[in-house]
Amino acid sequence: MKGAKGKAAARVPKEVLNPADDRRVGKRKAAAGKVDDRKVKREKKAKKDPNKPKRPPSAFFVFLEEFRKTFKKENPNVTAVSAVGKAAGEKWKSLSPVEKAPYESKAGKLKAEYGKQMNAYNKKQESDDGDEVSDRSKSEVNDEDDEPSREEEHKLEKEQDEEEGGEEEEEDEDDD
DNA sequence: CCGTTGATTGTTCAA
DNA sequence: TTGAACAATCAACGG
Repeated sequence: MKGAKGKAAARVPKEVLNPADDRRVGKRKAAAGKVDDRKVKREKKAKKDPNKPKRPPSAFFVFLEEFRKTFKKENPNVTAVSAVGKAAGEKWKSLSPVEKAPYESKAGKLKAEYGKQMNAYNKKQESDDGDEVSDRSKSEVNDEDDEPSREEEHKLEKEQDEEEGGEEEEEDEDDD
């Protein structure tokens, strides 16, 4: 008897979850314990990129954020990140495309903003070289976005209608 | 003491 | 096109 009383397990002291099936993500971390290639953690120094925009949360992550609350609400004992992750993963796949729609929609928006940041980011990288070649960036900066949500899925009737006015992107002018 | 891992999937960048 | 890595989270654990 492994004593491990699932329910009784008040707080998972040590993530005692199954050894994962074959979920080998291929080792997201470059090397456990080795920090070299791409900065294992975003909070290192990495002054390499002064303003590198962090990747926007994917639809799954958006859903995760909400799921975490729910999960923890029903499982206040379980605070393990992996526990929620697994549960979320299963649920996520269980969700219908329609349910994921709102999440994807949001993710799509974040992605759009991220794209703009990248534009500035890329530019800065070259510009940083000292040589400013405007011709380099052929990608036109989406001046006034065209509202990518034009052909959104025919679904999304009224959910997430909220406000679309979130287009206020504060261009970091320059904090000199 | 602080950094890192662990787990999910999706997305994104670079070569 | 593919691969590799990282995005949040939170607590526990290693050196």
